[in-house]
Amino acid sequence: MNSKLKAIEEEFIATIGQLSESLSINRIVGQLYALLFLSPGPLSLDDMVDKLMISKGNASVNIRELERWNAVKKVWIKGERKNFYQANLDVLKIVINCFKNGLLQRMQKTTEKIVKTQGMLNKSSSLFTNKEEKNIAEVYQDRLKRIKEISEKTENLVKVLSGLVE
Amino acid sequence: MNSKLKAIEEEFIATIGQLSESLSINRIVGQLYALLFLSPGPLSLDDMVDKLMISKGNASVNIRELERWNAVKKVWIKGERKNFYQANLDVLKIVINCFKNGLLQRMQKTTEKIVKTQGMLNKSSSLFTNKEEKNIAEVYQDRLKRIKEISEKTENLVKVLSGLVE
DNA sequence: TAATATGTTTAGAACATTCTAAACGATACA
DNA sequence: TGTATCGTTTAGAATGTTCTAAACATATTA
Repeated sequence: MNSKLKAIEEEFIATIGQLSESLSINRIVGQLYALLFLSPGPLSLDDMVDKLMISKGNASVNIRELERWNAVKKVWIKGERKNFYQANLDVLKIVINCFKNGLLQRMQKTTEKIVKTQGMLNKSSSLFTNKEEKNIAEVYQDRLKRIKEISEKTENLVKVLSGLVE
Repeated sequence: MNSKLKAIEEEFIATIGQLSESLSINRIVGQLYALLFLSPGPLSLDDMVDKLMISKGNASVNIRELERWNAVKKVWIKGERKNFYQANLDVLKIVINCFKNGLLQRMQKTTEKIVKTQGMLNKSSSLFTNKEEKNIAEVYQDRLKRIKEISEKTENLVKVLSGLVE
């Protein structure tokens, strides 16, 4: 392959690798996607192992992560025993979907816990006899309410955002 | 302090700690913020060290991270030699700001690199003589253009988002 | 059947992050 | 001035993450 083209490929892979690393996404995941995104045709695991100079196990695990994200898909090529992969080019959809799924789960779990904590507080509130305790309980009530509102707002925001690409 | 109230405080701190951990944010950062967010009054480093059972150094480093995010601020209490801290209660503003700053920087850096790579490709394009190479170069041009568009779109989105809380 | 090709799993090595305890520097007070 | 109080920095311990090489399972071909 032409060395200029190879250099461009490497630049691109490095750029996306660094981006994903900086977003706390495994670097190899980003690099595998970049490689397939750029490639004119589908690639096999071995192709990717060679290009990125990583172990087969590493490639295997991380390509399946990308499959789970719907960022790449397997394609079968007649006469080939290997699996080949190609990138889903709709990056925005992939990103928003990952963002949505990840954040939505976390926020729902958080909201649930906050509600439970609010329950604890309400059940206990009759037990707070002295002024100091009543005061603290009131502040807690206020703070938990605020957080719950934000959790719910975020859940909604995520849902709206994800609606943009459906 | 009342044991019920203490239990609620601990629940809340644990919840927010888990949330921040799951978002790749240092757990202590989340817990410190949770502690201050809930507290009716400002707290000193020592207070936080005691509540979270962590080292002073750890608390010191992470509270400064929160200051950098404008998530907490120092307050001076007359007659006290210690620094006291209190939470900025506007969680949404803090979150969106962090999100904006973090993502904006990263996307700008990425866009910059992609543009540079596009430059490399354009400068080389006259050198691609055979059909195969020309074909690959065309695909690369297309792919880089797509990514650049998305980088820029994301930058804009982030700016719009951050406009929501100004 | 044996030999080969392919992808997955796994044990632990390599690396990165987080945390503590102690040293340190600065300030306030006796 | 010396001593106590604070917050910061730092060396390295503890913990987590990522990676490889090898073992393994499965399917394919000879």
